[in-house]
Amino acid sequence: MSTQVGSGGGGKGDQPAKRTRAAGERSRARVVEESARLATVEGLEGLSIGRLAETTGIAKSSVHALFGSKEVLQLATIEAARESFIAEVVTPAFGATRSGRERLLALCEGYLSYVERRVFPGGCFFVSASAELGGRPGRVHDAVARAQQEWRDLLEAEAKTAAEQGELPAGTDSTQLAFELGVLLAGTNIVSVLHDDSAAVTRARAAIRHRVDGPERA
Amino acid sequence: MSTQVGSGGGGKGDQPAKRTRAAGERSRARVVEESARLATVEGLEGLSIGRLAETTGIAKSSVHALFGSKEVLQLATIEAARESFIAEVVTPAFGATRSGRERLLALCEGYLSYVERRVFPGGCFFVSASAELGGRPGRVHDAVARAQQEWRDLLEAEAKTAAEQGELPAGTDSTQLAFELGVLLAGTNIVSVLHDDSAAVTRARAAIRHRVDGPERA
DNA sequence: CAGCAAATTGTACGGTCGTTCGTCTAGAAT
DNA sequence: ATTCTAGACGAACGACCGTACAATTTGCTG
Repeated sequence: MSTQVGSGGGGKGDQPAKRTRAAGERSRARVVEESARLATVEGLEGLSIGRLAETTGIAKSSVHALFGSKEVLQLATIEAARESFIAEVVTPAFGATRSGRERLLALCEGYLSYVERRVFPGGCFFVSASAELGGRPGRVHDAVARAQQEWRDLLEAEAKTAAEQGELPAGTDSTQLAFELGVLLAGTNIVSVLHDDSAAVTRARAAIRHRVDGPERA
Repeated sequence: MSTQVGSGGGGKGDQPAKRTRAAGERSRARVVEESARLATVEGLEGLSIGRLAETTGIAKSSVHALFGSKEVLQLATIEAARESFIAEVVTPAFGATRSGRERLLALCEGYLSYVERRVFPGGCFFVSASAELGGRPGRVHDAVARAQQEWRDLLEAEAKTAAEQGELPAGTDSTQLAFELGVLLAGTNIVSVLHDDSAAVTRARAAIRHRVDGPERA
């Protein structure tokens, strides 16, 4: 019955995927990684277990069995995208820069770079997911909303620190500033991807500078 | 064979849909209207001819026949949404306000009101469509990109007029201003829908005022 | 070594998708 | 009155979807 199972199990991957006890975890990671990439193009709802099985070389029934349901796969995909976002955007900004204005700018620049480098082929994962699931109830929507709220809270915390340290123009409302930066970045992602236009990112950089540092700086 | 054709054709709608020569046009309009509403929740790709047939009371095969293919239906849906956008946002701003700064503000306020009133259940049709199709090639992508470019060009034209009339703070780059307003509005739509949060719209209004009129106005 | 549990697989089921086809109806054209 | 044409229909298609299930392989454990 088995057509080519005896030849080596997993097959062509870098790891032979020996049938160790933790093999499941590795397969899950492989599927979820590909899933996050696909979701920014096809959408979280447009994800297909069958297509995921093809591109990862894992049987369709296995992909399903690894997660139990499509919804769980979607939730796992969101978690993977969240970790990727933290690694690509948040951690670099926290590593080399002081808190306050400098870190706030580093977060924004990290985001724009993350969009520019197309870490995900369809741009920011969470902007795609937010637009897709914004109007629908359910656990998947809630997970996306939670991750997005986390991101905006992070921007707000740094803006508040910057304000307290007197690094922002007098009278700056840090909550309002964080809101504006958040929607500016999200909107820029949309325009940048839709028109495949890097000028949008450049314009966003100018807007951020101007908004954070004020009209001076002659 | 015919179960209930003789009773009146269309059936329960407000119009009996008499089999006049323009009946097809009316059916198309009915489908396309429902389609635009559905697309902001299910997505343009998630649209289903079968579901559209159910909610409009038209046979599935008829819905398909009216357009010829799903892609043509999607393009017709985009055109219908564009007309709705013009009627809800653009025309009011052009009717009662002078060109320049006042009209620019009226366009922004019209957009925010259009989002707030949930003219489409999933928020701005074109933000949803842009995020969904941003990373994909094809005629549907191009139609969305064209409509969005039209909208941004409109903002830019009014910003330029306002600048020429000296209604903006000295040294304002009208192209940059139009970009910032466009992405701010799009980002606000996403946040507003995702968290069902009307405070986002309020914050957007404050941001627009501040960005257009400058820091004065004590 | 024997036995258990996790990992993986093939097969199959019911459902929905977009699309095709043949047919019927009824206004428009001749 | 006859022909033409567009609208609307039900039925059926192949494809793909998510899911269910039994079977098999394989590493770990007693």
